[in-house]
Amino acid sequence: MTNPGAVVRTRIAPSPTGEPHIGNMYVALINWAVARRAGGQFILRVEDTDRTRFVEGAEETFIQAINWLGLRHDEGPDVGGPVGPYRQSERGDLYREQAERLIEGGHAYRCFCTPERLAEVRKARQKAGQATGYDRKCRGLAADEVRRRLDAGRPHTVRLAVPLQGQTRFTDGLRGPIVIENREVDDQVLVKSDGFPTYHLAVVVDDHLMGVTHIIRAEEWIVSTPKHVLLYEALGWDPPLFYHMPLIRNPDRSKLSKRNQPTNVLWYRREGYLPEAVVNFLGMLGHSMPDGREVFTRDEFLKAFSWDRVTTTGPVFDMEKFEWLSGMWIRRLSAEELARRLRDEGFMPAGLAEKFSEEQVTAIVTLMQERLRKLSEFAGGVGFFIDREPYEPADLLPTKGKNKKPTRTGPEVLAAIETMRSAFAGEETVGQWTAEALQEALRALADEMEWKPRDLFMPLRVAVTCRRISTPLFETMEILGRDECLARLDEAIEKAGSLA
RNA sequence: GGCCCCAUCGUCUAGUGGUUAGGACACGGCCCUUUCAAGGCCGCGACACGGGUUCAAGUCCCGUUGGGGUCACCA
Repeated sequence: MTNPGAVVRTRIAPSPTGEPHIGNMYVALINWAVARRAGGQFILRVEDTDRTRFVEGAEETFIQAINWLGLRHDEGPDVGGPVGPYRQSERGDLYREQAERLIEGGHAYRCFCTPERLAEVRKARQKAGQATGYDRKCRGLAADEVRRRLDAGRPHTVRLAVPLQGQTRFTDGLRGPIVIENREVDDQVLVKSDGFPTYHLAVVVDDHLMGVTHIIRAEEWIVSTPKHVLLYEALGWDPPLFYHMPLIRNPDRSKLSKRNQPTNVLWYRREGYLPEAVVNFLGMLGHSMPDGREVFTRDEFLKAFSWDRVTTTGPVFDMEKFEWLSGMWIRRLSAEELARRLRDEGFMPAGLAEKFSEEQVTAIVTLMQERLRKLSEFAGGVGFFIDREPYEPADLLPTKGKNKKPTRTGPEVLAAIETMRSAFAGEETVGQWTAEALQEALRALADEMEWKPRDLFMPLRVAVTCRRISTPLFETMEILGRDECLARLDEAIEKAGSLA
């Protein structure tokens, strides 16, 4: 793959028309990997030629998104580079120049048809069951007529003069040769009446001028690739290599859309997923590791990436598997690092830092770590550390089986809690307030009382954590401290009094 | 509808002519266990169909079916 001497340049070319799409990140990841593997450059180019769809701030948000994933670009509007500018809106002269060349060479022509006429043509053709393309009315316009209309200031577009016969072929790096009949190709508008180029002109001009060697984009571009190939030929340029990545799908297999699934990659961030998990997940859509590993870092992916291991079938974005992976990544972090991420991403409840030392917070994070699939779940799991929470007296009862039949009566539970309370109060019973000592003492106590440990631990758990599902009991008690635990037991005794 | 792309468990995938078709998520069961998780073990579960080619086809070819994409002065 590495080919010293031959420069490899790839690019991601977002349109600043909305939010950073997860599918774009997927394509960016591959582009990034291909460039990095070859020691080449990964370029960011902003395709902002549609002024009507321009969204303020979208470019910045996109950059924020790829940076979050660690897909650093070497050249782009924010970092500069030798072949700028990197925004298409700032490259108008370059497109105009090439459009002129195309017209002079007979590969393009000016079209004065109005949008209304085009709509009619389309409608009529659709009705007749024909392909809905432009009918090429202006293609044969005499030079003097064109001159006349130009002088009259008639608005016009520039269209590609697609050969009427023959076929255009190109090789897709993933699928092999693709052949399309020229008669299937429309006389695509290259320059809009507002003077801005369309995607098709701009992409070819820019990729050539920027020295892009590998065009890696989504599969939806396959059918328009012949237009681009025709343009390369008409302009006398060598076409680059084309690779069309499969489209990520909704569960119903349609193209991924926010109707079905969040597609804004920053949503995943706000939701508390780790960037490692996102990159890892995208890296296993349509690609597999040689050793079958499913949990891997961005750099491991980079090292292992190979076109040979890329598939062409559109993968479904499986949220379940993604969540599993997210949990795997949370568990891979050190407790300190996890705590840092929770803080940095705004998922650390303020009350925790106020009430506990940094070491204690880290200890709490450790207890939560293997219970988390995303950072946002943290706060909900540790609320009881900060404040006592309401619970029903009946929650104190130990139960068994699926029907949750109580295994002890209310009075029994009340007595048990009282016994535990006095045990905790006396230094001699529980010497050191550590998880280990507590566990030892409680087990001895259970034995003495002839209670099953699990039956005894449930009332204690609820008394201490205010819930039946919680972090490990003894570690939690250690962090909470003796005084707080005693206070909570007092409250439980009060509640248990109401149990029959 | 025309054109183009695609086709292995529900999902992500391994597989490059000879495999009891492997792994992962999810699901079910068991174990571990102070709850919930995490972890371990076991199980369920797929080559869309039909023709070829071949001694041999999930693997190659053709067709059918199915899914997707695309048919803008959007990208």
